[in-house]
Amino acid sequence: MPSKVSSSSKDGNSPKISEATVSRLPAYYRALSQLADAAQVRVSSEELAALTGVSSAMLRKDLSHLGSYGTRGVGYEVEFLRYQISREMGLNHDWSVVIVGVGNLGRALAHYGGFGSRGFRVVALVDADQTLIGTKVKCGAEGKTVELLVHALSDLEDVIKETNARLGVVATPADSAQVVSDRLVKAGIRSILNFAPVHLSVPEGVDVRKVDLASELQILAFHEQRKAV
Amino acid sequence: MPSKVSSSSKDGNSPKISEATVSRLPAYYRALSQLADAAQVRVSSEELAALTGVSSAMLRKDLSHLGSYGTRGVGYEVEFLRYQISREMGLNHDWSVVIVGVGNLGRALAHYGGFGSRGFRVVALVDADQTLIGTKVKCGAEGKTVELLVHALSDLEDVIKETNARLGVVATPADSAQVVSDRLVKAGIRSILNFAPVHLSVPEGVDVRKVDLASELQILAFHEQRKAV
DNA sequence: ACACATTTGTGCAAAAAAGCACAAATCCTC
DNA sequence: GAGGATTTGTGCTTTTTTGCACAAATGTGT
Ligand SMILES: NC(=O)c1ccc[n+]([C@@H]2O[C@H](COP(=O)([O-])OP(=O)(O)OC[C@H]3O[C@@H](n4cnc5c(N)ncnc54)[C@H](O)[C@@H]3O)[C@@H](O)[C@H]2O)c1
Ligand SMILES: NC(=O)c1ccc[n+]([C@@H]2O[C@H](COP(=O)([O-])OP(=O)(O)OC[C@H]3O[C@@H](n4cnc5c(N)ncnc54)[C@H](O)[C@@H]3O)[C@@H](O)[C@H]2O)c1
Repeated sequence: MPSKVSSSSKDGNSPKISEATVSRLPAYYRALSQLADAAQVRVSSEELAALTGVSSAMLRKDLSHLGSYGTRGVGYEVEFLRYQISREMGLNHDWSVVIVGVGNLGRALAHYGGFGSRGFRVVALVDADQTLIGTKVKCGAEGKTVELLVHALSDLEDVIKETNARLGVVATPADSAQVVSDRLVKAGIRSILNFAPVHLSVPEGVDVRKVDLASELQILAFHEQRKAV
Repeated sequence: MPSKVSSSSKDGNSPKISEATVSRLPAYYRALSQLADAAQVRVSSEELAALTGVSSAMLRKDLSHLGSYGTRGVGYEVEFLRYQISREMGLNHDWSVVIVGVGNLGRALAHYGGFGSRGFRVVALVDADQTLIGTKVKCGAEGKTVELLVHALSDLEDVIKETNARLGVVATPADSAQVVSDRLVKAGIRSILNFAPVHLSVPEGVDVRKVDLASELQILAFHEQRKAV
């Protein structure tokens, strides 16, 4: 698991879905979207499991936590199941994302076209570099390109307020990540995706997921080393 | 866990370190490097745990699987522990990485300077786009910049053989990811980092770690939705 | 040399996750 | 409409991971 959620609890009227299950729902959702695009109407747990790389038993148990949306002897309706997952995950409406740090990675994320189709919209870019502030960056792939202005770090709070961003992405160097995170939190952001290779301390109630690409390579290297004859 | 290892087993003369532990070692390694840079000599499990966001008990248990490298009543020697982890993870020598797909993301990865300091060297770039093949791309950050030629997909096997690459990065569109993966495996690559949002099927003995950024956002969105009053 | 404060390493318990196996529900065929 | 073939949903078991608590080992001060 190249990433982790810290904190966040909130007891629920909702029946509580395990973290392991939640982490797999996006893969199911994506496979279902793919099947829907291919105009497939029904899918079995076996087939969907193969597409997502999990066991069919685990898939069924995961889905059973959302509700009983399959039909025994038949399988699941692709569109219906996809809708149920998207509703459960809050993907039926768009999420606004602010990216802090418009370097190699921040720019790649902004350019990326795949977020829009998955319910995310990059609404603001923020950087500390004077030479970047005020410049425009193309956001989104062909079809839906938008040009976004790079805002000054000092405007962070205003930008978040104006755009109503709910998700924050930290793509600054490691040194600045904690400071940026603190300001995001102070501005009301409670969900942060962090690419900087440092642990972010955040108050109770704020979720951080960390994506550490070098760690991923290191984990691969560890296993690779053990494969040597 | 935004990522998973599939397959790979290999019983070991080595004492077997749990997957959960392995996934945390890179964070310990990084924190130790940071402490070493700050010229700190010793560190307690409590302090290192705080830096990496785990409990001190878990940290100690993780480290105990590598050996008994601490001193009771004192703590751990920063440099010594760092060396032990790097040795265990195979970071005492460099790993050669081939990146397939030199688009937004592939280019960002190539430009990134942080891999070199963590034991990875991007040695080859491969793409299918005729307009990209033959062009040069700057690799690594200031100080250690190298220009790499973008090779044709048809040369993949040769490039891997010549550069002795052991790790493969898939940064192509989802459509092509499985095909690319198959060719990497056929060319001898047994460790793949996949950015395309699809599950890759690989033979026994090949490890795949998947980094799915949209999934990460979706998981955040799921929790964010539940926070609403 | 001895009491005392500190901090590791680890046995054991608890919790979470994964896997198994099968009854229950549905569809299809005759 | 009865019987057989599927395929889901789930109780139960096994494995993995996390957390707790404390004995063992070290350093310190007197
Ligand atoms: N590029 C990659 O492939 C890659 C891979 C792994 C990890 N990372 C991590 O992702 C982060 C970004 O990487 P990158 O390659 O885009 O770096 P980069 O240096 O290209 O970009 C960083 C950007 O952040 C801006 N910045 C610096 N301090 C800031 C602050 N306080 N507030 C706002 N913006 C600030 C800089 O002006 C710059 O534009 C780094 O932490 C890096 O370690 C990147
Ligand atoms: N850019 C992001 O921030 C981002 C975020 C999430 C996921 N991803 C995923 O990462 C992958 C790459 O994203 P991107 O934004 O860099 O896409 P991109 O379209 O910018 O780049 C893809 C590159 O792959 C090349 N390519 C296509 N088919 C190929 C083949 N068969 N062999 C070799 N090269 C081939 C293309 O020529 C292109 O250069 C995609 O699967 C995307 O879904 C990217």
